[in-house]
Amino acid sequence: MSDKSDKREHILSVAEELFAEKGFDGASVRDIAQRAGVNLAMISYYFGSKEKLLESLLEWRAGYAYGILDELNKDESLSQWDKVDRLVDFYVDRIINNMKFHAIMWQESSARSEEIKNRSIGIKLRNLEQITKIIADGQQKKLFRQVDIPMTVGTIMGTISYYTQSKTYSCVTLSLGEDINDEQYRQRLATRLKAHLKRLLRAHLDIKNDSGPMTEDNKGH
Amino acid sequence: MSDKSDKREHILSVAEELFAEKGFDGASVRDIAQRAGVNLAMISYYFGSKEKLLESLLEWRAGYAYGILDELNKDESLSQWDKVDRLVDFYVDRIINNMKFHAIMWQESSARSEEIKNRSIGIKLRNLEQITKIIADGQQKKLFRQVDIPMTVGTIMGTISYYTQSKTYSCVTLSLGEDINDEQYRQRLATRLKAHLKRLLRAHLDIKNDSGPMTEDNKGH
DNA sequence: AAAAATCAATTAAACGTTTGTTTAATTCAA
DNA sequence: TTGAATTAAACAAACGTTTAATTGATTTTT
Repeated sequence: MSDKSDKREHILSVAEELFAEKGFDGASVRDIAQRAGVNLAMISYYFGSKEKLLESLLEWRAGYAYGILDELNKDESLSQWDKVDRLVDFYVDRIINNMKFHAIMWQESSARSEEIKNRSIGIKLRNLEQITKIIADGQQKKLFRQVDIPMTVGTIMGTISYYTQSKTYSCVTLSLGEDINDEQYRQRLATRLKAHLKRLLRAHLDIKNDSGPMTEDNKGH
Repeated sequence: MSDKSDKREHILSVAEELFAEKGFDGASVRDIAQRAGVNLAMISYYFGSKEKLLESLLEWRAGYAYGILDELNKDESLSQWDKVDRLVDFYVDRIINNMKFHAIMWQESSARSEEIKNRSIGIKLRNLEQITKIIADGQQKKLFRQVDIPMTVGTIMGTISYYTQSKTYSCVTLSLGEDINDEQYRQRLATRLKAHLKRLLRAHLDIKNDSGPMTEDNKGH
């Protein structure tokens, strides 16, 4: 914390923590200032207002995913299945390593301020766009079924989000000790999410699993 | 609104609306009292405090699902696939028709109060229990694959939640008009979610889709 | 049956905190 | 000496909650 922008970023990361812990309204500017070790007035000084602080936070965190997925999309050396697997790896790691930010994104997409609402929806739409490319590619190559792509994206993001909302719930249902080390928790959750999603998507997307001729077991459904 | 408990329930339903719209901290007791058309002090009088109001709300809304799923589980006339389909229908309808409540449940499972946290996690765990029974049954009957059940439950709930968090995002991605009638919106979203989830779960659960002999198309993954 | 007593329901007003923001003074480096 | 960075203090507004007074219906007493 030697630079001016370092201080700004430090405030942002503290705000991220507190917004995720207590929500936007639950975390006070005084909370943030105190935990960041800066004077109360510095937040208005740097960001203008509490709401603009949240806007800055979204902007600060949002930019960093686009490039990676773009490269993945263009990579000719990977099969379509590899791309799906990497996509899963990427999003699971990304969301699990930024749980707090995604908790904010999640709850603030239904926020009161139109500005913030649009910003967080915009981020979601960019994600959708990237994943759509990968799946649509696989469909064109007749490897993937004609699945509902936006819904499939919702399944990927929703599954991950569901398990990153509450550590307590995750630990109970996944039979992890409730007082597990945070690093171990993250790693085990990531492993399990990745395995599940890859298996799920393989079954869901594989054109081989398209509703073929009826057999005794799935007849009539 | 002739009875005392009618008034209590009226306050609860207004609180549900406002908590879902603005979050727990964002919705003030004065907001709730005004929209409910009662005196400010009546909320402390009926519920004790704002926090206990939320507890009452969770209790009020939580109880009503258990019986239905219990019956579904015991119904011998339905095939295992039928049960999964009905399960999807049930949860999609339930969550879509109680979007506001589920928005609260979602964001308050990471709440500050331990009491509220435990209560909303308890509700989630009861859901998990019921769905587990159905899937585990199908596994025993060798109809379903040995999928990760808690993760599969997360996929079901997460997918639905993802699309009920933001009407704006849903309307954009699902190509519905952004100023669509609320009733139509709900119905179309429900239809699409049900179709997607049933197709997804069929592929995911069907033992026929278990990783069989390798073929040219999925070799090496 | 009329009057009195009782108690829950309801109200307006006020309570003390905490909120986000601003001010005006001060520090500190250029 | 200039101007940005930082501070403590104060601001009005909004917050959840409590109080004390009043209403209104039900029950008890006469």
